[in-house]
Amino acid sequence: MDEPAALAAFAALSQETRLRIVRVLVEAGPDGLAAGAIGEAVGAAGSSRLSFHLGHLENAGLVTSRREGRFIVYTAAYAALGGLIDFLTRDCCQGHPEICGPLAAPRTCT
Amino acid sequence: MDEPAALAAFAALSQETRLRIVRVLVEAGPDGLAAGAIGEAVGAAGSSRLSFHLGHLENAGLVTSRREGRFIVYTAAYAALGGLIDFLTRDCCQGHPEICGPLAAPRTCT
DNA sequence: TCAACATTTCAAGAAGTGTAGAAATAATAT
DNA sequence: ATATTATTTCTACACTTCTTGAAATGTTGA
Repeated sequence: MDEPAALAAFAALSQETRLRIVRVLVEAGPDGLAAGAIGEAVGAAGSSRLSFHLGHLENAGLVTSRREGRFIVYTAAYAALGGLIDFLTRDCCQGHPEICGPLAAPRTCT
Repeated sequence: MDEPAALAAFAALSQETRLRIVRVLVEAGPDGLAAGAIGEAVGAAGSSRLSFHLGHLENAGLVTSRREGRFIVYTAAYAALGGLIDFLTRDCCQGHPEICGPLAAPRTCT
Protein backbone atom coordinates (compact mmCIF):
# COMPACT_ATOMS: atom_id res chain seq x y z
CA MET A 1 0.00 0.00 0.00
CA ASP A 2 1.40 3.40 -1.02
CA GLU A 3 0.77 6.79 0.53
CA PRO A 4 -2.15 7.88 -1.68
CA ALA A 5 -3.93 4.57 -1.04
CA ALA A 6 -3.33 4.89 2.68
CA LEU A 7 -4.72 8.44 2.66
CA ALA A 8 -7.85 7.22 0.92
CA ALA A 9 -8.20 4.34 3.37
CA PHE A 10 -7.81 6.63 6.37
CA ALA A 11 -10.38 9.03 4.94
CA ALA A 12 -12.79 6.16 4.36
CA LEU A 13 -12.40 4.87 7.91
CA SER A 14 -12.72 8.30 9.52
CA GLN A 15 -16.51 8.25 9.36
CA GLU A 16 -18.63 6.43 11.91
CA THR A 17 -21.06 4.79 9.50
CA ARG A 18 -18.24 3.61 7.27
CA LEU A 19 -16.14 2.26 10.12
CA ARG A 20 -19.20 0.32 11.29
CA ILE A 21 -19.76 -1.06 7.80
CA VAL A 22 -16.20 -2.34 7.65
CA ARG A 23 -16.50 -3.98 11.06
CA VAL A 24 -19.77 -5.63 10.11
CA LEU A 25 -18.27 -6.93 6.87
CA VAL A 26 -15.17 -8.23 8.60
CA GLU A 27 -17.38 -10.13 11.01
CA ALA A 28 -19.48 -11.42 8.15
CA GLY A 29 -16.47 -13.14 6.62
CA PRO A 30 -15.55 -13.88 2.99
CA ASP A 31 -19.15 -14.58 1.96
CA GLY A 32 -19.97 -10.94 2.51
CA LEU A 33 -23.33 -9.34 3.15
CA ALA A 34 -26.01 -7.80 0.94
CA ALA A 35 -26.40 -4.03 1.04
CA GLY A 36 -29.76 -4.34 2.76
CA ALA A 37 -28.37 -6.48 5.56
CA ILE A 38 -25.50 -4.04 6.03
CA GLY A 39 -27.98 -1.18 6.19
CA GLU A 40 -29.93 -2.90 8.94
CA ALA A 41 -26.77 -3.71 10.87
CA VAL A 42 -25.49 -0.15 10.84
CA GLY A 43 -28.81 1.64 11.08
CA ALA A 44 -28.98 3.11 7.59
CA ALA A 45 -31.44 0.78 5.94
CA GLY A 46 -32.77 1.39 2.44
CA SER A 47 -31.17 4.77 2.21
CA SER A 48 -29.08 6.53 -0.38
CA ARG A 49 -26.76 7.33 2.47
CA LEU A 50 -25.72 3.69 2.61
CA SER A 51 -24.90 3.63 -1.10
CA PHE A 52 -22.89 6.78 -0.69
CA HIS A 53 -20.76 5.27 2.05
CA LEU A 54 -20.43 1.87 0.39
CA GLY A 55 -19.27 3.62 -2.76
CA HIS A 56 -16.73 5.56 -0.78
CA LEU A 57 -15.38 2.38 0.82
CA GLU A 58 -15.23 0.59 -2.50
CA ASN A 59 -13.38 3.52 -4.02
CA ALA A 60 -10.84 3.34 -1.24
CA GLY A 61 -10.41 -0.36 -1.96
CA LEU A 62 -11.55 -1.48 1.48
CA VAL A 63 -14.56 -3.45 0.24
CA THR A 64 -15.55 -5.18 -3.00
CA SER A 65 -19.00 -5.83 -4.42
CA ARG A 66 -20.67 -8.39 -6.68
CA ARG A 67 -24.22 -8.74 -7.87
CA GLU A 68 -26.06 -11.87 -6.77
CA GLY A 69 -29.55 -11.96 -8.17
CA ARG A 70 -31.41 -8.95 -6.90
CA PHE A 71 -28.85 -8.29 -4.22
CA ILE A 72 -25.53 -6.59 -4.29
CA VAL A 73 -23.18 -8.32 -1.92
CA TYR A 74 -20.29 -6.51 -0.31
CA THR A 75 -17.19 -8.14 1.11
CA ALA A 76 -14.36 -6.78 3.24
CA ALA A 77 -11.08 -6.49 1.35
CA TYR A 78 -8.89 -8.25 3.86
CA ALA A 79 -5.74 -7.71 1.86
CA ALA A 80 -6.28 -3.96 1.83
CA LEU A 81 -6.88 -3.89 5.58
CA GLY A 82 -3.69 -5.86 6.05
CA GLY A 83 -1.87 -3.45 3.76
CA LEU A 84 -3.02 -0.55 5.88
CA ILE A 85 -1.78 -2.24 9.04
CA ASP A 86 1.56 -2.81 7.35
CA PHE A 87 1.71 0.80 6.23
CA LEU A 88 1.15 2.03 9.76
CA THR A 89 3.62 -0.43 11.22
CA ARG A 90 6.28 0.58 8.72
CA ASP A 91 5.65 4.26 9.43
CA CYS A 92 5.93 3.74 13.10
CA CYS A 93 9.23 1.90 12.93
CA GLN A 94 10.75 4.03 10.19
CA GLY A 95 14.47 4.18 10.82
CA HIS A 96 14.06 3.55 14.51
CA PRO A 97 13.01 -0.04 15.17
CA GLU A 98 14.09 0.22 18.79
CA ILE A 99 11.48 2.92 19.45
CA CYS A 100 8.46 0.86 18.63
CA GLY A 101 9.31 -2.00 20.93
CA PRO A 102 6.00 -3.74 21.55
CA LEU A 103 4.65 -2.58 18.19
CA ALA A 104 6.95 -4.97 16.44
CA ALA A 105 5.58 -7.86 18.51
CA PRO A 106 3.17 -10.27 16.88
CA ARG A 107 -0.47 -9.22 16.95
CA THR A 108 -2.70 -12.19 17.54
CA CYS A 109 -6.41 -12.63 17.14
CA THR A 110 -8.37 -12.76 20.37
CA MET B 1 -7.95 2.58 21.89
CA ASP B 2 -11.75 2.79 21.63
CA GLU B 3 -13.86 3.56 18.58
CA PRO B 4 -14.16 7.34 19.02
CA ALA B 5 -10.41 7.63 19.48
CA ALA B 6 -9.82 5.51 16.40
CA LEU B 7 -12.20 7.66 14.36
CA ALA B 8 -10.33 10.78 15.42
CA ALA B 9 -7.01 9.15 14.59
CA PHE B 10 -8.19 8.08 11.14
CA ALA B 11 -9.53 11.57 10.46
CA ALA B 12 -6.22 13.07 11.54
CA LEU B 13 -4.22 10.76 9.27
CA SER B 14 -6.49 11.25 6.26
CA GLN B 15 -4.82 14.50 5.28
CA GLU B 16 -1.60 14.63 3.31
CA THR B 17 0.13 17.32 5.34
CA ARG B 18 -0.77 15.64 8.61
CA LEU B 19 0.30 12.19 7.47
CA ARG B 20 3.64 13.70 6.44
CA ILE B 21 3.99 15.38 9.81
CA VAL B 22 3.47 12.09 11.61
CA ARG B 23 6.00 10.32 9.42
CA VAL B 24 8.56 13.06 9.98
CA LEU B 25 8.01 12.93 13.73
CA VAL B 26 8.27 9.16 13.83
CA GLU B 27 11.57 9.39 11.99
CA ALA B 28 12.73 12.12 14.35
CA GLY B 29 12.39 9.83 17.33
CA PRO B 30 11.52 10.51 20.99
CA ASP B 31 13.39 13.83 21.08
CA GLY B 32 10.84 15.26 18.69
CA LEU B 33 11.15 18.25 16.41
CA ALA B 34 10.38 21.96 16.73
CA ALA B 35 7.39 23.27 14.80
CA GLY B 36 9.66 25.24 12.48
CA ALA B 37 11.68 22.17 11.55
CA ILE B 38 8.52 20.21 10.90
CA GLY B 39 7.22 23.02 8.71
CA GLU B 40 10.37 22.94 6.60
CA ALA B 41 10.24 19.16 6.33
CA VAL B 42 6.66 19.05 5.12
CA GLY B 43 6.68 22.24 3.07
CA ALA B 44 4.47 24.39 5.27
CA ALA B 45 7.03 26.58 6.96
CA GLY B 46 6.10 29.49 9.21
CA SER B 47 2.45 29.20 8.37
CA SER B 48 -0.72 29.08 10.39
CA ARG B 49 -1.57 26.07 8.30
CA LEU B 50 1.07 24.12 10.17
CA SER B 51 -0.38 25.11 13.55
CA PHE B 52 -3.80 24.08 12.35
CA HIS B 53 -2.63 20.61 11.42
CA LEU B 54 -0.41 20.16 14.47
CA GLY B 55 -3.35 21.11 16.67
CA HIS B 56 -5.51 18.61 14.88
CA LEU B 57 -2.95 15.85 15.42
CA GLU B 58 -2.50 16.75 19.07
CA ASN B 59 -6.26 16.70 19.56
CA ALA B 60 -6.39 13.23 18.09
CA GLY B 61 -3.66 12.17 20.52
CA LEU B 62 -1.17 11.25 17.81
CA VAL B 63 1.44 13.82 18.83
CA THR B 64 2.36 15.65 22.02
CA SER B 65 3.99 19.05 22.45
CA ARG B 66 6.19 20.80 24.98
CA ARG B 67 7.69 24.27 25.07
CA GLU B 68 11.47 24.43 25.01
CA GLY B 69 12.66 28.00 25.17
CA ARG B 70 11.35 29.82 22.16
CA PHE B 71 10.48 26.59 20.40
CA ILE B 72 7.55 24.30 20.69
CA VAL B 73 8.70 20.74 20.22
CA TYR B 74 6.39 18.05 18.91
CA THR B 75 6.84 14.34 19.44
CA ALA B 76 5.07 11.34 17.91
CA ALA B 77 2.81 9.52 20.36
CA TYR B 78 4.09 6.04 19.70
CA ALA B 79 1.64 4.43 22.11
CA ALA B 80 -1.30 5.95 20.25
CA LEU B 81 0.04 4.74 16.91
CA GLY B 82 0.45 1.28 18.39
CA GLY B 83 -3.08 1.47 19.75
CA LEU B 84 -4.38 2.28 16.30
CA ILE B 85 -2.55 -0.69 14.81
CA ASP B 86 -4.06 -2.90 17.49
CA PHE B 87 -7.51 -1.51 16.81
CA LEU B 88 -7.23 -2.31 13.12
CA THR B 89 -5.81 -5.75 13.78
CA ARG B 90 -8.60 -6.57 16.20
CA ASP B 91 -11.19 -5.35 13.73
CA CYS B 92 -9.77 -7.41 10.98
CA CYS B 93 -9.71 -10.65 12.94
CA GLN B 94 -13.02 -10.12 14.72
CA GLY B 95 -14.59 -13.51 15.23
CA HIS B 96 -12.71 -15.01 12.29
CA PRO B 97 -9.03 -15.43 13.08
CA GLU B 98 -8.64 -17.90 10.23
CA ILE B 99 -9.56 -15.22 7.69
CA CYS B 100 -6.76 -12.88 8.43
CA GLY B 101 -4.01 -15.42 8.12
CA PRO B 102 -0.92 -13.36 7.36
CA LEU B 103 -2.33 -10.39 9.25
CA ALA B 104 -1.85 -12.22 12.50
CA ALA B 105 1.80 -12.78 11.65
CA PRO B 106 4.42 -10.68 13.41
CA ARG B 107 5.15 -7.34 11.80
CA THR B 108 8.81 -6.54 11.94
CA CYS B 109 10.70 -3.34 11.36
CA THR B 110 12.64 -3.16 8.12
C1' DT C 1 12.56 48.04 27.98
C1' DC C 2 12.91 47.14 23.15
C1' DA C 3 13.62 44.44 19.16
C1' DA C 4 13.66 39.97 17.04
C1' DC C 5 12.16 35.31 16.84
C1' DA C 6 8.91 31.21 17.09
C1' DT C 7 4.46 29.95 17.05
C1' DT C 8 -0.47 30.41 17.68
C1' DT C 9 -5.06 32.54 17.30
C1' DC C 10 -8.50 34.88 14.67
C1' DA C 11 -11.51 35.89 10.74
C1' DA C 12 -13.13 35.15 6.08
C1' DG C 13 -13.70 32.64 1.96
C1' DA C 14 -13.24 28.34 -1.07
C1' DA C 15 -13.67 23.58 -1.42
C1' DG C 16 -15.14 19.22 0.02
C1' DT C 17 -18.31 15.89 2.61
C1' DG C 18 -22.61 14.01 4.51
C1' DT C 19 -27.75 13.85 4.38
C1' DA C 20 -32.42 13.42 2.57
C1' DG C 21 -35.92 12.49 -0.81
C1' DA C 22 -37.32 11.53 -5.54
C1' DA C 23 -36.43 9.31 -9.70
C1' DA C 24 -33.84 5.71 -12.26
C1' DT C 25 -31.90 0.97 -13.02
C1' DA C 26 -31.80 -4.03 -12.56
C1' DA C 27 -33.56 -8.59 -11.50
C1' DT C 28 -37.27 -11.64 -10.32
C1' DA C 29 -41.94 -13.46 -9.93
C1' DT C 30 -46.80 -13.40 -11.48
C1' DA D 1 -46.15 -7.24 -19.79
C1' DT D 2 -46.57 -5.73 -15.00
C1' DA D 3 -45.68 -5.38 -10.31
C1' DT D 4 -42.38 -6.01 -6.67
C1' DT D 5 -38.02 -5.94 -4.48
C1' DA D 6 -33.14 -4.28 -4.04
C1' DT D 7 -30.11 -0.81 -4.79
C1' DT D 8 -28.13 3.20 -6.97
C1' DT D 9 -28.02 7.87 -9.06
C1' DC D 10 -29.29 12.60 -9.02
C1' DT D 11 -30.13 17.13 -6.97
C1' DA D 12 -30.05 20.45 -3.44
C1' DC D 13 -28.70 22.02 0.96
C1' DA D 14 -26.33 22.14 5.53
C1' DC D 15 -22.06 21.39 7.62
C1' DT D 16 -17.22 20.87 8.15
C1' DT D 17 -12.51 21.34 6.76
C1' DC D 18 -8.56 23.63 4.61
C1' DT D 19 -6.14 27.76 3.34
C1' DT D 20 -4.52 32.51 3.74
C1' DG D 21 -3.02 36.74 5.78
C1' DA D 22 -3.02 39.75 9.76
C1' DA D 23 -2.79 40.36 14.54
C1' DA D 24 -1.67 38.46 19.14
C1' DT D 25 1.19 35.69 22.52
C1' DG D 26 5.22 34.17 24.73
C1' DT D 27 10.46 33.95 24.96
C1' DT D 28 15.08 35.47 24.59
C1' DG D 29 18.99 38.65 24.14
C1' DA D 30 20.86 43.52 23.74
